[in-house]
This record gives sequence, structure tokens and C-alpha cells, in this order.
Amino acid sequence: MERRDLHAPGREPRAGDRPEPEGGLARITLGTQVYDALRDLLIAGGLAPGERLSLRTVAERLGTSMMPAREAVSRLVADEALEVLPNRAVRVPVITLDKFRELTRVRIAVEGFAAAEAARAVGPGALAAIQAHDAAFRHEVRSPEPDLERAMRANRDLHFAVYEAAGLPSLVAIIEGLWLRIGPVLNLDMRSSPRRLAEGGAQAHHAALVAALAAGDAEGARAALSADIAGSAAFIETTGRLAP
Amino acid sequence: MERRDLHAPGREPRAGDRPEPEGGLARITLGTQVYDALRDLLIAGGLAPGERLSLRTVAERLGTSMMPAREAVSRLVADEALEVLPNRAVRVPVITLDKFRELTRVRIAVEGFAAAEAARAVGPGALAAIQAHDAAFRHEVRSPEPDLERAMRANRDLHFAVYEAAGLPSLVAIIEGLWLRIGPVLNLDMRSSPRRLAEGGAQAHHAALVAALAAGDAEGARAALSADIAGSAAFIETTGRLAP
DNA sequence: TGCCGTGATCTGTGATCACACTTAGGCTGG
DNA sequence: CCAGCCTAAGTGTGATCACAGATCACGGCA
Repeated sequence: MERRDLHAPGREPRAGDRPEPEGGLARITLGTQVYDALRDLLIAGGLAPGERLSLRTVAERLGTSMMPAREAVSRLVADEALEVLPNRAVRVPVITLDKFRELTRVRIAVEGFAAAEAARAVGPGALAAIQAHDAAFRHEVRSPEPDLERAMRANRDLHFAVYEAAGLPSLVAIIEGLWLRIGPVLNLDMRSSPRRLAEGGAQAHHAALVAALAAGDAEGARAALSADIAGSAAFIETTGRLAP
Repeated sequence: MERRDLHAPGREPRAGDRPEPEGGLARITLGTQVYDALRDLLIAGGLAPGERLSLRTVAERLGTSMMPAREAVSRLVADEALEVLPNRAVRVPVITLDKFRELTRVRIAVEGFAAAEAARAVGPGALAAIQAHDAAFRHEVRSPEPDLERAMRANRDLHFAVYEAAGLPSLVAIIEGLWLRIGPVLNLDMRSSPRRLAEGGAQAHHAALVAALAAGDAEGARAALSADIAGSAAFIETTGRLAP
């Protein structure tokens, strides 16, 4: 919370900020908005592992009272994306090496299944979108001056486009929960040593994944995605930033 | 909320009810207690699909103020175990047939993976516990007057003993989230037509599952558990209580 | 100089109040 | 007798206050 502004650019929400009845069909509560803001920060690596949060700080930073912040943080704690220490302090969990390996195994199983289902269910439109994200990612990492932020966003968009193509929304929700927990460590390490991107391991896995999806090869898609996750995890482990 | 008391038997929590510092190491907040109470009700079928909840009613029923109820309901809504209608009314979601089938597919994938891992990782102690739950379930359904409540609890204990034997806590948490969502419909239908228990389909699947676990046969365990879930789901579909 | 005690400050949690909104029931006017 | 409005009760959401506990820095004693 120290380093980034949670606001959307140019938007400055205030406490009594509901002049128009929000037009849309579904009502978006302030608590949900704060939740989404924190969630995006976590997945994008805007919050480092071990970083402490304060309900009052979050609330003030977003221009709301403490209540929406409470609800958002409470939900994130329930998702284990945040944790409250016995001191009552809230912080981004510091993942231990064992926990990281466990999460990686679960990811390979769950996301691998999603990729396999996607290979069976993907349509031409979704496939085109996936290929676009793949191209964007490849273009970014091959650029002479790669933009880390954009590359990781393209990577995320590619993955979730695949998962959504499986046609199982509950599965996507589960995967989002997993990304919420590995996001901080993954992004932090990527940020600290961007050479991983240039190595091209991810590109190769992505290419194999897209090819398998296009061919309707479920097991091929599962294998490619598993290799992608495993490769990324192996890199993270070598950086040694994980707690013992 | 109309039909059951959320209190543990003989326990009557009151608002200012913290004379002793709760002894334990981790502090259990009131919000978490309410969450656990509602969660158990949902998994055990104490709340029917479509049933409406009210924060004030929940709070009063548990002897707390509205705040802990808010937090608990908010978390359950985040888990999709409850839903808030555009009217701002909170109710147990009414699962559609398509959604039920989707959840079943995800369950087979995720819980099947857990069973396979359990076959690889289970130790003698955990295996004994699993066998005990299996025996309890078999004893209950073979009894001349089966106690539905006890049978379903034994079934749940058996399943989760297997999942925990996999040694992947994050996976167990995911599965709990899934059970939270199918619990109401599953329990309701079981309650309305208990003959399913007597048919013995579940017993056979359980026996095959336990045998596979004892033999370290991962794929056998996965197959047995998948068959158990599929059989149960097929039965639920025949009762036709699901929304179109 | 080093260490312990102590108070100010900050934390999350719980309770209470206020508000916009929905909904259901009763009353009035036809 | 029926249809219409319209009030009153009930809803979740947001804000504010109160409080126990933890943290940390400062100051005084040894």
C-alpha cells in the first residue's frame, strides 16, 4: 500500500459518491470495488510478499470509509490471498518453498485439466483471441526493450483466455484463487530478474499450447501448459527468494 | 434460517461474551464463528436452495450483532455459496441443471486428482481412519433404520479423509468450496428420497476406493471416486429437483 | 552506557446509527 | 367488489464510535 495508488487513473472516488444510480443492471458495492482493486494489485505483483496492509490506509487511499476495506480484506483473507497475523496485522503472505511447490502441483493439475478441456471445447473465435494474446506476448519479449508489465499482462490474458475457453466458469474461479496466491511471488521474482522472459522457454510452451488447442489435442495442451507452469516454477525456485 | 438453530447444543452465545481470553493460540473472531456455523449448515443441507437469509435474523439467532453476520455472509457470497439478488436479498443459490453438471465435471477432475494423489501419499494411520469412516458409512446404510444424518456425515468424513491424505491443503480448501455449493442440493435430494443410500452404489464405489488406496493404485482410486461422484450426480438428476 | 518499563499510537473487531431502496399490505376511490 | 396508490416495515450498505490488544519509541533508573 505504500508504493502504489489504488485509484483508476483520473478517478477520485469520494465517500458520498453516488449521484447517478450506476446505470448498470448489477449493483457494484464499494466493498467489491476495493476487493477488485486489491485483487488486481495482488495478481499484478503490486503488493510484495510480506508487505503489511492497514484497513484505514486502504480505505483512505481509495477515498472510502473503513467498512468497504474491511469487507474486501476479509474476503481476501478468506481466499488466503492475505493473512492476518496473531498480532492482528494484515499482510501479504510470505509463501514458503514447500507451500510454493504444493501450489504448483495443484496448479498443474487444475490448470492442466482446464487446458485439456479447452482443447475439446474451444471455438474459432476464442482460438483467435488466444492466438492474439500469444502474438502479443511473443512480440513483447522479443522486443529490444521488453515492457515487463505488458508482457506479464499478455501472459495472464493468454492463460485465462485458454481457461475460459474450457467453458467451466467455476474452474476459472478456482484458478483465479490460485493466481491470487502465487501472483505476488511470481511477479516479484520476474521483476527482479527479467532475463527469464528472454530465454524463450515460455514462448515455446505457449506455441505448443496454441498448436495443441488448434488441433483439438487435449493431452498435448495439458502437457504444454504443465511444462509452462513447471518451467516458470523451476525458475522461481532458483532465484531463492522463497522462505524456507 | 427459519427451521434450524445455529447454536451448538447447550451453547448460547451472547454479545459481550468473552470473559475468558479464549485460551487457544489463534484468535477466533465472531465473524469466523458465524461463517463456520453457516458453512456447516450449507454442507449438511440445513439450508435449502432458494431459502432466504437476513443479516439481522442470522445475527439475532446467533446472539451477535449484525457485523459478524455481515462478514460471514459476505465471505460466503464471495465463495458463491450464497448469492445476493439485485433486490439486495440474500439467499441460497438455486442451482440450474447446467450448473450442476458443470460442477460435477469440475468435482470429478479435482477430487479425482486428490484421490489419485492420496493413493500415492497415504500412510497407515490415515488409511486406518479412512477405513473406519468407510465402515461407519456401511454400517449406517445397512442398518434396518438408517440414520440419514449420520450416514451423510460418515460419507463426508470419508471423502475428506481421503482428500486430506493427499497432503495438499490448498486442494482440500478448493474441494470444500465445491462442496459448499453442491451441499444444499445434494443433501436436499438425499433427504427427500433416502432409497439411494440403500441401493448400495455408494458402498461399492467406496469399497473400490479404499482398496485402491490400500494398494497405492492411483488411477484405480481416481476411477472409483469419479464413479462415486458420477453415480451420485446421476441420481440427483433423476429426481428432477434442479432448475432448468 | 545499557536495559527495562511505560505511555502514546495504531491495529482489527464489534456495535450502533443512518440511509437508499424494495416489497408487501392496507386503505381509499372508483 | 376490485384496482390503484401509498405508507410502513424490512433489506443490505456505508459511516462512525468504542474497545482490547499489540507495537514501538522515548525516558528514567541501575
